[in-house]
Amino acid sequence: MNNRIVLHIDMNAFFASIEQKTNPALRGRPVIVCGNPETRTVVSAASYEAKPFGIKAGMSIGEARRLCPQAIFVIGNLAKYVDTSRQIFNILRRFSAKTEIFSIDEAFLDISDTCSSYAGALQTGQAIKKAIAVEMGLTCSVGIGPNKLIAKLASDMKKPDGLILVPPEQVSTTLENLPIKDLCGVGRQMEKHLHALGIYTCGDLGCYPASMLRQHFGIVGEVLHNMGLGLDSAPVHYSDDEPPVKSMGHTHTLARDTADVDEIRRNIFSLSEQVAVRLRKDNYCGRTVCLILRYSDFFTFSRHLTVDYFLDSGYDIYQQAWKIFTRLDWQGRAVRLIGISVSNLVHKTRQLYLLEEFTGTQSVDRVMDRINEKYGEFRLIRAAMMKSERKLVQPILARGLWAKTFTKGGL
DNA sequence: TCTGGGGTCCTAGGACCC
DNA sequence: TCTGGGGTCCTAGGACCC
Repeated sequence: MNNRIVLHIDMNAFFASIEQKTNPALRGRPVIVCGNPETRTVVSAASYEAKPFGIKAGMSIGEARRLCPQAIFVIGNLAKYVDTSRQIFNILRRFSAKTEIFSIDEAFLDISDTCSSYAGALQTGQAIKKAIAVEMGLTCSVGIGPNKLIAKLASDMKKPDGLILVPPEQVSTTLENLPIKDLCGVGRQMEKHLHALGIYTCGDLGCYPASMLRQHFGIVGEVLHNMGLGLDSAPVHYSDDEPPVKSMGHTHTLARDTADVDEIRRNIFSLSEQVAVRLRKDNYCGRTVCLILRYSDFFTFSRHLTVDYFLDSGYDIYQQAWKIFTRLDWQGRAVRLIGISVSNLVHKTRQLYLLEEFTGTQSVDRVMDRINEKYGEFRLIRAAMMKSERKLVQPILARGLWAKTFTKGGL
């Protein structure tokens, strides 16, 4: 672990930059990427022309519009961003096989094997920036350091289009006056707790006795102490040892809060179907179903239910989720958000497939998957997802199968 | 700030078994 | 059994990340 050289690549205003690249009319103008403004949505990304107005990710659309009335709002296209992201990661892998995909627009590279000096690392950083600019027409910030913690802090120091090196001998001076909230892992709550102890900067954190931090925060205290000293032994996890998926889920904020039990039920069903489609597409099934609810006063909670068999059918997931809902002391409160997730996942091997005995609902699911793959997502849906059964059925496509799902699904 | 959606990890308590 | 302790699983919820 000694003498490592780690790079952190962080794309600049990723979603907004992609939109500006593909649509020249947006260049040089304040662009805000968000969800469908007709739903209750927030800012996903802001271009560098919009940031000076105070636009930040997570901000409500109303607030963003108030701060920057001239902004251009663009509905995000996740598929396009994922595709661009893949191309960028392919470029990065040319520079090091030890590339860890950290998020859609961030990656770590361990170049210790191929690069013996920090001067060489700077050249590599420069070459990466050039390749991404020439091949993708996008800019990024690159941070270089002796570990992931320092590399990530370094990439944050100059945006956009930065290249910052923090060699080991400069770590302590760099951290000295850096606010603790800049550390990855220190959020609002932790910041509050640390402030209460008189810890404001990473320098303060490093000086604070480790035993006291352990006393206050348990195992986390140990990690915090190391962070304060700029120490981080976490390896760069490259593709060969990518961690397995632990859960898959969807949440949805309703257009309007509702206390209509049938509307809630339909949404639970619809979300269950969406999760199931993804599970089957990636060959996963799971044993634990989680229902998440947020009431209109923002009180949010979740309830889990584990069964002793594996689920990947929307109807089966829905049944468990509905069981959870009916057991709640709901009292007719208005619901703002509904979520369904499935955990305790296993990846289906071929063997498991052969052993699996398909139930009626499972075989119907597979036929539905094939039709939806061919004609578009959710062209064919179960009757239970609909408001008024018959009139919304997709014509022709659904004929016959709808009747089948209706009877087999028992709905 | 009328506040999205996708995740992960950690903790703590209770049930259950040996 | 008026019982101790360890291990594992399940559940709920908090905090954090992008």
